[in-house]
This record gives sequence, C-alpha cells and structure tokens, in this order.
Amino acid sequence: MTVRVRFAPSPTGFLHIGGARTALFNWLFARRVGGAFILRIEDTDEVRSTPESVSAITRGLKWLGLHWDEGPAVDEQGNILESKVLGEKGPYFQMERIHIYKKHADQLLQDGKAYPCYCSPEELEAMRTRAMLAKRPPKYDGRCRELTDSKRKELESAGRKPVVRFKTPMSGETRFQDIVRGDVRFENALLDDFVLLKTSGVPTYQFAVVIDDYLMEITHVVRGDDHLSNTPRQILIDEALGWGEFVKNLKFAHLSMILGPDGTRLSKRHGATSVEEYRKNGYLPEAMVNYLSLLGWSTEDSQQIFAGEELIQKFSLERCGKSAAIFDPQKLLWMNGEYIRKIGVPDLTQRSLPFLKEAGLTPETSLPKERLDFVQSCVGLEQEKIKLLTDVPNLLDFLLLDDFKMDEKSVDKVLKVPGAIGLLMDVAKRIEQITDFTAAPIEQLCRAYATEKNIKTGQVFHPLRVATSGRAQGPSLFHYLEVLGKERVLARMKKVCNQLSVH
RNA sequence: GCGCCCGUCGACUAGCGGUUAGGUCACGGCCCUUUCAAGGCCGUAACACGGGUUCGACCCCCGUCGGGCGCGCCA
Repeated sequence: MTVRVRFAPSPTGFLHIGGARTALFNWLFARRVGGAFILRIEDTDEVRSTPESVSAITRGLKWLGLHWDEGPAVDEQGNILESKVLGEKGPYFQMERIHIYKKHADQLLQDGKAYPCYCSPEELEAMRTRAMLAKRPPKYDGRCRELTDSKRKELESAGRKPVVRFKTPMSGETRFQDIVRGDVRFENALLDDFVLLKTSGVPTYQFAVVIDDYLMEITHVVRGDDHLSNTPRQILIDEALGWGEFVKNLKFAHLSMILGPDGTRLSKRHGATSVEEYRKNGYLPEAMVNYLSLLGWSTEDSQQIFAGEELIQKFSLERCGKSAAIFDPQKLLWMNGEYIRKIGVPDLTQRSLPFLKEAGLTPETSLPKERLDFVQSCVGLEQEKIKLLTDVPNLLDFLLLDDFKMDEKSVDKVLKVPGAIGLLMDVAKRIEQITDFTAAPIEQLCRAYATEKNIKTGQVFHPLRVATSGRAQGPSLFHYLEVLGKERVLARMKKVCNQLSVH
C-alpha cells in the first residue's frame, strides 16, 4: 500500500514555523518512501478563515520547496486556481465538502451513535464555569443524550437549532500506537460528548479530520503533539462509522512542539514566526529547511548539514524525538551563512538581485551581461561574509556606486593624518604605470613601496582601502581593487586627495 | 481542577546497562591575516531531584518537582 500523508493547515494566518516543520516532516517522509503528500485546507473556522491565508500558506510551502501532489492548485503568488485541482480525492477545501460530513453525521444519528443537542452557548458556558468552580473537569454533562422525541420537537418549535454531538462511550479505553510516542492510551470516561456538527451544519475539526483522512486514504497522520489528546476522539469516531479496520492500520506520529526561546509557545513576541518573514529577511529556503529538519529529528551521528537529497534519504519518523525543541534564531543564522557560502556565486547573485534592487543599487533584477558579470564579481568578493541576503546591499554599495558615503571615523583616523595624502598620491602615480591591473601586481607594488619608504605594509594598505571604499572594513583589498578596475580606483584616489588637500 | 506528554551542556541533539557522556550553534582563548569575515586548533559547559532494580545506571521501575498540551458550536 502506498503511503499517503497530508498537511492540513487552517487558513487563519501565515505559515508558521511550527506548521512549516510539520509540513516538512510530512513531505520528507512522503518523498523518502515514494508516497503522496497532500495539502488539505481545513477552513471550517467560519469567522477566521481567509483566502489570503491560503495564499500565504501555499506561497510559504512553495518557497520552501514543499510541493504537494494533491490539493489546491495555486499560482506563484498563491492565488487559487479554481479550475485546476491536483489529485482525485478532492475537493481539498473542507468547506466544499460540507455535504459529505452531513451524510456521515446523519448516519451516526441514525445508528444512535450521535444525537442532537439543543443547549445554547450560554447554557454551556454556565455549565462549564459551574464545573470549574466545583473543581470538576469542564465537560459537557450529556443532558441532551436521552431527550425524548417530543421534547426534541418542543425545542425545535421553540426555535432552537441543534448541534450534533458524538455519543462517547462511557467506559473502556482507547489506545493506539504512535511512531514517536509508542503505546498511548486514554480512558473513554474522561472524554465528553463533543460536537460533530455545529448549528451552522459545518463540521468541527475533530469530525472533518476523521472523514477526510478516511476518504483521502491517508496512511500516516504526522502532526504536532498538541493533537495527541485529540486522537482518541478521532479513533472513536472512526470506530462508530465502521472504519475500525482503517483506523487500526492508520499510523500516527505526533511530533514534539517548537517553543520560543523562553520555553513557551512560539508567538509574535519571539520575533519572526512566519516563514514569509524569513524570506523577506534574506534567509535561503534550503537553510530554513535544513534548520527546521533538526528541530525534533536527528541522525545517529548528529549530522548538521545535509546536501541536496541527503535529507530525504536519511529522514525517518522513527528517529523523531519526543521532547519539545526551542527555536534558536542564532543557529538558523549560522546555517544560512553556511548555505550562502556553499552555493555558487552566480546563484547567490541571482538571489541577491531582488535585495539589491530594493536598496536601489540596481535598477532591475535582470541586468545586461556586462553589468551582471561585474555584480557577480562583487558578490564573489564578499560571499564568505554574507549571512543574510539582506546583508548584500550594505556590503556591496561602495563597489556598485561611485558616490558612496565615506565613513567619517575611518577618514579621520586613516586619511586625515600627516603624510597620508602624499602617500596616496605617490601610490596613485605608481598604479598608473601598471599594465596588468590584477591583485598580485597591485599588492606587489604596495609592498615594494612600503619597503622602499621603510614603513609597515599596513600604513599603505589602510589609506588605500579607506580612500577607495570609504571604510576601514571590506573585502580583500587587492581583489576588490582589481574588480573595480584601474580607472575607477585612480579616480577615487584622486578625488580623495583633492578633497582632503584643500582643507 | 482532571488527563496526557516531555525532562542530557545556555540552545539543537547523540546515547539505547559498563563511554574520559560525543557532535553542532553560542561563548572564551590561540593560530592564520592589510581590515572584517571565513577557516584551523584548544577550552568552559549537561544526564532536574529522591528512592528503588542491578555487580553496575543517562539508559529500566516508582515518586517529587519543572515545562508543554488537551478538556471550545477554534483548529
């Protein structure tokens, strides 16, 4: 039997770090075993679901490279393409499946395994607070379970609209095998008669999930362990529907949670929590995926970096951990740097272009060949220093622009000192003589000059750097001079000499 | 309140009865070096606590404490 897994987000916000990790593990598992990865939109929250969220979530998944085999079809911006649906088991939006849930709820009603409940939200709230005050579990007390037909009619005619509640067995236990937790068991008596269908006829999460997992022939439920205690309810529904065999074969894998640095649930106050923010902040999807994979999963040798398909080859549900993991932005940042250093310069340049454009350093994200070659050379100079794509503009502005700003402190310290201008003028004269304007000869020239004047090499290098870049820190001096070219280097040196010798 | 899950360096983790408790991030030092990085080497740093079981426990059992999750006409 082929493996079928699903990622089933509710579209009430962006793709969250936690959701992304769940999606990733499902995807990795599916890819590993050649199974299908299904995207199902659980939009039964009538007030909070939005189409924008669907777009944001699908955009996030696509950016991470987590492509689904079945589910809604979307374009690059995450717009839903109504006419194209991937897969045969749809629709993949739960709100388009209302009739299906209704049918199964009717069956349970008919079989006496569910019943209509006419309690109002106010009554339920009162029931709950009363229970809490008495230090009892805040459960529904089952008062509508044994309503007579006449009583039901009476309530209906009084205008009450019922919900459908599940008749939870009052004894026995429900147990299941979880790939990461092992043998898990819950006493049925602890559960109450939960809602299957809301007054509106829309199913609750618990109900919809069971129906869909069955009809979509899901084989493995891989999700966050916040769903662990929901699992017995879902198994009970399966059994009531006569799907005992299906649920017996259904494998569960409840993944540990991802927490914020303070050990509490990851939320906005912990900084960026949506995948899209990370894209905007200059992270590479590969780095994100690699980092996320290590949150709750590891190899026997604690491998950190996985190249290409390696992650897929090595991933397994069995090696997922049980304990919650704290999201560490610092390690993610390190990993992003690792990936940036690893990808090729042309690739890195392409990915940097949108950020350069945004900073106004290039007019477009597609450049004429000559300019692109130049930008690539510049990117190559700073590659090892880039941690985020958003670093690129700041690192390269003095190379891409001729009227870059001079750092006052560096100018004061290195150029506005006795002899600096004279030295620069000397060096400029010699540079003019160079025919082969590449790093090695320029360096040779500077070293020779230092020896000749009996000064330290640094006394030549530093003024040269500040004069041509406006700053004290930057790429390897002679390499960037080479990239800049003789003409520009001399122009910059002369400009500085003119400006400073006037004063 | 009830129930479930979890508990190894600050963080992610390896470990699966006998290890100098390993790796990675971060941190500190040294080296390399025109700067900043990158890289190399070294170092600081952990089995939550208390009982058992055992010749021997990070590992198995019980309890305590701590954290997380669930108990919605939210998902």
